[in-house]
Amino acid sequence: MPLDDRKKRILEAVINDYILTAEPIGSRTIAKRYDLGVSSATIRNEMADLEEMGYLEQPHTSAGRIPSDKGYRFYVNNILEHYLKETYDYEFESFNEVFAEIDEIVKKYAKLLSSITNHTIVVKMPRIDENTIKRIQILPVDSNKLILLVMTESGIMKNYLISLKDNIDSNLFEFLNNLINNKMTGKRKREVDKTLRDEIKKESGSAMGFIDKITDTILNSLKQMDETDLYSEGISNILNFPEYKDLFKAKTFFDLIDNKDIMNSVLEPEDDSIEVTIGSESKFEEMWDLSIIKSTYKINGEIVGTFGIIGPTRMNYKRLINEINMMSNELSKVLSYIYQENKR
Amino acid sequence: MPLDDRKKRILEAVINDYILTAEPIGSRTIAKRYDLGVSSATIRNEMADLEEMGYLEQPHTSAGRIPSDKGYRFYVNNILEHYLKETYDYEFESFNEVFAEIDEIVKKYAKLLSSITNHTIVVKMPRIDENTIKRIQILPVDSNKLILLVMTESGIMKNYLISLKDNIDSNLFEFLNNLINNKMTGKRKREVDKTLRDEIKKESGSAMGFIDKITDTILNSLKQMDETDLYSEGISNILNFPEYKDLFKAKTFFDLIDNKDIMNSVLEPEDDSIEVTIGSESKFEEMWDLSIIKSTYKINGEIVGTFGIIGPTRMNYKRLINEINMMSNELSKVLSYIYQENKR
DNA sequence: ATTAGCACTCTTAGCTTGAGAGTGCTAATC
DNA sequence: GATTAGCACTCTCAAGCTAAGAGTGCTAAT
Repeated sequence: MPLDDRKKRILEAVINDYILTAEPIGSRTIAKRYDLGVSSATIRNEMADLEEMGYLEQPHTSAGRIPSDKGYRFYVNNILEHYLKETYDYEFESFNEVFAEIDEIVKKYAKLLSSITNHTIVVKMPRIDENTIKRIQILPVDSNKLILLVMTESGIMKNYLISLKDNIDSNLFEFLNNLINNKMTGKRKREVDKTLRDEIKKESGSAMGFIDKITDTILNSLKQMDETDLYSEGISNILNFPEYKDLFKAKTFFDLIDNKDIMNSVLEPEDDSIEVTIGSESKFEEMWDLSIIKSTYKINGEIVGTFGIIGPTRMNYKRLINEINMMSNELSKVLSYIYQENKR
Repeated sequence: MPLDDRKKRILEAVINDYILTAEPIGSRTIAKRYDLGVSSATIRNEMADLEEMGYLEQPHTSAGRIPSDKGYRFYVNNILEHYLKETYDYEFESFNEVFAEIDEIVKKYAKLLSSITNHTIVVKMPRIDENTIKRIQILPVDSNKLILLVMTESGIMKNYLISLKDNIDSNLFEFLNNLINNKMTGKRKREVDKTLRDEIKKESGSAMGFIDKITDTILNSLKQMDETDLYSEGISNILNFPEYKDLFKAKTFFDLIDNKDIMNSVLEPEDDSIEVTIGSESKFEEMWDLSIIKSTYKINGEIVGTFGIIGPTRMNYKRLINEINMMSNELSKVLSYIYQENKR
């Protein structure tokens, strides 16, 4: 049975008020605050219907109603769409010409979003994994150490210090540098595997034994770059919500945010749009009284990471969806601008 | 008036018990739990004396006593020294040869220390500022972008992406690279200032206008590296302490940890040893019910950053001092090992 | 100098109670 | 038939009260 218009309006009213007050909402409150043209008794009946249909719940008899996960879902899917028509188009004025590492920029945006929304933000940082290697280079530091610098097409940079057992002379170094540069540039990181190593091995000829070791080391360090990088900002914002005045619940929340496995899975982008997961819709029990709104961010059209706003299911979906939308668009734009080739 | 032996033992007993229970300690409890050979009445009198002398305080009449900041200070200075005789000597077994960025290593140790101690750890990350530049290099990315890579004597590495208004040709690039390399290597970062810029300008000759701009950009990005980098780990551990069951207090604590100015000042190393600041000894009002135990960490003898364990004044100074001591020694050793030149 | 004893103080956990908010049902009304 | 007024009933929660418990400080005895 589809919801008639009055039921929709009542559901919306309950959600709106509950988002604000975190208190169960009674029929009289709605009759007073919203001009629905019917008395509280009618609303009372409608609310009983909505509860029976699963959109509302009652914490205990003779308390008001609160929205259920299903109620929020209906709200997000059916009621919210009217408000989300606006598109944001942001024009960049001017740019400084020095850019921090990409991670710093992403963190800055996470911080901004957290302070605007007063929510906890979780971020999957840009990963090097799926990207094409644009530049790979080794640089000598001293006789037995070198820096491995990798930069991908989308602008992610990583550097690692490699310490060698034996000293390396400058001719050999030059040779090695050219070799890995030729072999690895333009490849995706995951393509840089054993086959490639064998190829390098073959070409290195006389210096083989030594080159062999170094190549292994380099491949190793590339593997290290794999580890997903998670970041969070504004965790303590959870304490602003009265439902987290219980210390134990707060502690559980902190532990959840620190749980790399769950966060990683939760932040995995499923499609290109903004996704909302409400309470028990999550496959993780730990998330059942939380909602997350997540959005990807991109460099030149390629998804490089994910942003999420996480908080109690009672969240201001309307406002937050707008804000994450704006923010991820802007971040993508900034990153793309920086890493765009020959832009002028 | 110096404390006689019995008073010392009673003070120690109060502190020990209070660290464990977070409850005011009464005379009877001490008589029962510690075998001092006197009755509770005697202890009662002694405690009254200790209170008058400022080592103990009473939350309200007819409650037990809790240690004052002065009490803790006395404990740390006079009682603890017996326990701190042990020295740790750690031998490294073997090392993998790829090292993550220095920051990652420091963070790993912070995490470890936090999980061992169940306290919040604040860290001043390695700074490039006071260190000699060992290697500075620009690398072309594409026609209008380059990477600036700086490495200091102690092994701190930073890289920045620089985006140029105009394209740069490879001859000019080579020239510029040699120039900044010659001029900046071996200098301390803060010495790389306007004077140097002028020098570079003078030598650049015909290409001057262009080089000028790039040099400015480079100096700018060096300035960016200045910003102190603070890091914290295990913030939520504060919720383990009953004195932070009050949500408002917890929130204040979180804000304090996020306050870069205060944390930066608090973590400024004053001397080479382990420092303990107890409650109101701090110049920051925000720290008055907190204590911090801090220790520096070094690379090849040079201080590069600071570690701090922060928590309620009721902390297990004895255990924590030992643990931060061990940890910072080990970290210094690891870092020095990695960045030691020609170690084999 | 130490200790037993005791009156006194202060806090806190547990209990009771009444106000307030809200429901669901019934009967009257539009 | 849908809406509404009215009312009995339910449940929560804050306020006030009380008694138990922990601890002190003082006095007088050892």
